[in-house]
Amino acid sequence: MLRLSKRVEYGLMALQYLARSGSVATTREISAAGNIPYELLAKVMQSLKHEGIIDSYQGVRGGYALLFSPDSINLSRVVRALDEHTTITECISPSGDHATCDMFNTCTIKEPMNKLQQRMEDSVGKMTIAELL
Amino acid sequence: MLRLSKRVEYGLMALQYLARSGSVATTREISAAGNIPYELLAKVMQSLKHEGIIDSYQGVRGGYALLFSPDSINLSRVVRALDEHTTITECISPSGDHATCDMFNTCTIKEPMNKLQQRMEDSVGKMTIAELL
DNA sequence: CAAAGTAGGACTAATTCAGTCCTACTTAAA
DNA sequence: TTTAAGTAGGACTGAATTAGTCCTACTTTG
Repeated sequence: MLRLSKRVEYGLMALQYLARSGSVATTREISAAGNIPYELLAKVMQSLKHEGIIDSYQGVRGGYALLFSPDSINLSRVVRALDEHTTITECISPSGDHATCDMFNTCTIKEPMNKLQQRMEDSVGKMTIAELL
Repeated sequence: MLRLSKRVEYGLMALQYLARSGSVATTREISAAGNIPYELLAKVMQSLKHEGIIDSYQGVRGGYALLFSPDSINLSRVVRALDEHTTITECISPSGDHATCDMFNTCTIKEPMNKLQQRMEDSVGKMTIAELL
């Protein structure tokens, strides 16, 4: 249940790399350093960019760099950028609307699950990239 | 990533049911009440029994009942009984030996992931079945 | 002895996730 | 002004996991 996806693992390693280097690094470079499949990492980097965590520079001397200091990027944000399912149950949606769960009516554990979601998110949200250095 | 499996959801609903009823209940009964696929729930109940959370009574007037008071059954235990993957990364094993991860050598985020695992487990472990009532 | 239970193995289907392939666009530097 | 090194991203394949079903056996109360 609470296994991190490879996307998140790779994303964290990449962010750690960028934080350590302190400047621009290429996907190729990070991929080689971490033994991470290049194409997959490329997608991850794009997702991190869309979330606004990193910035990209195209062209020959291009690459990626952090947009914020490591201690102001928390892991919730990283997970949100890289994962499909960021809630412990289907009926908890990140945006607040408990859209489509088949069991919405018969389910008897919605409230406690909301509470648990909150607590777990706190755990993840309290850790920042700075703690990976 | 942190989506609960159906097994865990069903297990929690069943334990809630048993706690509320306070006595023996059959799989059929719980399945009907919660709109849970019977065969799947049956497996879940067996797993909960193996973990020692509930007791079973065979035969005509049989069924399942809690073995402990709701406030002494925490969710970590339930998850452990019902889920394959209970760690956020492959290299963290419940038993402590970081067995087989392809990336064990190149991985640079082992220690922080251990820390995170600890914190998430605390979140889950602090909630008990009593909080579902 | 029959009906209502648990026990559990084996299988199928559905979904999710990891990884690959291919094509385009961008840009610094030779 | 061309080329190599980079990002951007869609489409696809294969693997793994999970959900759900089927079937047979064993247990026990009435």
